[in-house]
Amino acid sequence: MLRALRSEVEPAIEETLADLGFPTDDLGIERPPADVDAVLATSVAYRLAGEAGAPPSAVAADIADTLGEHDLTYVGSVEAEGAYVNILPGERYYADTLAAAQEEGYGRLPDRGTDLVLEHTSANPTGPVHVGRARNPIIGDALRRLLDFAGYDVETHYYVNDAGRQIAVFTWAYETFEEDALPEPERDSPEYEMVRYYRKGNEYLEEADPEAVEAAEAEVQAILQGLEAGDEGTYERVGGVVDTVLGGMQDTLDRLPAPFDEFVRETRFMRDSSTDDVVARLKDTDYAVKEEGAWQLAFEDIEKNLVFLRGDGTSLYTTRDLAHHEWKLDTFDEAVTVLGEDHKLQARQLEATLDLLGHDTDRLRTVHYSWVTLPDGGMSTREGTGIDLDDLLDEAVDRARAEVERRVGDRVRNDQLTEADIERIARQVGVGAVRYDIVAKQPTKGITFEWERALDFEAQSAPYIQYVHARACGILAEAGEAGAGADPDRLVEPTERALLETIARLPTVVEESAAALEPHAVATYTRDLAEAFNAFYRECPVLDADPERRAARLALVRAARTATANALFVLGVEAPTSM
RNA sequence: GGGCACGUAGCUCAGUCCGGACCAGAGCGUCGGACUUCUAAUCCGACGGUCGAGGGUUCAAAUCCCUCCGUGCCCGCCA
Repeated sequence: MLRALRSEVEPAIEETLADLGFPTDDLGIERPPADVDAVLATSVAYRLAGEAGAPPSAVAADIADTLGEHDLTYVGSVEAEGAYVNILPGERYYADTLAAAQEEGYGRLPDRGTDLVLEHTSANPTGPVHVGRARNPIIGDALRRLLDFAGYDVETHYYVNDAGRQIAVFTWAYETFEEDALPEPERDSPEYEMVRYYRKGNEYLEEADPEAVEAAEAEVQAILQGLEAGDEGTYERVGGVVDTVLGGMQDTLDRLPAPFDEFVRETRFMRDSSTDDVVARLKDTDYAVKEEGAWQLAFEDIEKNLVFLRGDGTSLYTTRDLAHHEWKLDTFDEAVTVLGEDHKLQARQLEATLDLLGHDTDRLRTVHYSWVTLPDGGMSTREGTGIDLDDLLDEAVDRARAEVERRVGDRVRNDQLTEADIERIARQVGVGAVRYDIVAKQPTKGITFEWERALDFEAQSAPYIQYVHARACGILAEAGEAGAGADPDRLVEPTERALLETIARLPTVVEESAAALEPHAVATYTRDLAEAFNAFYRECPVLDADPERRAARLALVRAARTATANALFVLGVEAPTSM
């Protein structure tokens, strides 16, 4: 409802400023601090004071007077406070918020008619998903939900690296080494079984005697050449390894969950000759140079050249990625990619090159995140260092289960949790806590992984928000979900008003977070919402209130439940009906 | 060496893009308090900060600009 209020207030302020003879290029609209009763404000008077030749407070008073004469649906009053003009909501604002938020899809924005492709994770299919990479699917999946909620038609892609040297090494190793020479797999799952060959192969290439390494390298090269030449047999050999590992990785990602609409293979752009096509066009550009036999682009404002064709005439990962992105831009209206911070330079070069090829690169946006590291260093699939995402999720669920069981004994609420309930809650809380911990932070900040911190179930974590949802569900279950015909005018307590005002912000939060590609802002919002609900919960009994109030408060609880559920949905955190 | 990020209470963070009610907010931890009352995974209170340092712009700077310091990432005819 804040969106509706804002969209009627903005033109009114603009008109007001014009009437008073002021410029209207900056309306100075902002959200007032918590201790101010307004839901919207403008500080424009500061900037106009000089022009008006009057103190800011006098200008603010003028603006408030003129603005107050407008007939605005959702505005109760306009008040000048110092240099600020504060917009206070009217009864209609609360009433419409209460009604809107009880609808199932509250917070969802209208369809924009924009096809957007979201690429995330895209980890090389070499082994188990580890925590160092886990930020990618968690941020990625939150973006999928957020953009979908904000009205985009989102298609999610995992770009599969099935053409690189690592995969060639993997295929060679898988075909070369016997299983009995390998350690026991850490888990009974394909990617854990397969990664042993990958590690063994890399170890061999580093430690075997030079002649043996040379022979092995020749086999690896043969695989790479086979792919480049479009040899079907080679595709099949490599594809078998890739599919097996990817299948296992997908099972892990499903636990988050992080679903994909399509797994786009890199070899696709070699086979359909679009990579050759890109190369041909790049050679024709003014920035193309041939140095030491290799074709490259020499950018004006990027230090490093981009090699797009090797001296031996074969393409590089980057070249194929260019073909990949041309396809994205041809097929979709917008493209968003979630990448690690190590890809920043490449992302810049990619964009510059696409720009060079005549594409509108404003349609392409990238979200970069910093690594999750261990206290004593990074994580690596090849070296087998790091925490597997499966282990983290298992541990999280185990700890959550222990917590649920500990609470069953001194449970105040008179309900019976079955074994299935306990398992459900443990999974929702455990996985939710991991997701929330990661999605609530700005992606650009580095995270050092520590078990205790990642699995803290106290306030400012997923369970804190989930608990609010469970409480709301509990009240509604007790009340039998009745309460139609609620009179919003009965909601006059400060905590009731504050809760409604917070609920009213959800669509704005969705809109702004989606525009900025910042799901963490939704997480910040969920905390405000949970705090507002808890304050209301403390001050306002629902079930024992007199009939009129009870009906109104039940409606408010229902609205809060929907807002909480939907905000959690956007984050990809499940909303338990009981805890 | 160059480029790009990040630096806010003891710890983990929000606020920084778009300067304004910020003499800066949470949570954890510490200390104290609230379950015969709709779920105490909750709530209330106390303690805790020269917003990395310095300079500049501005009526106004955590927020913009510059310099420096610290940390991370990148600088391959790898992916």
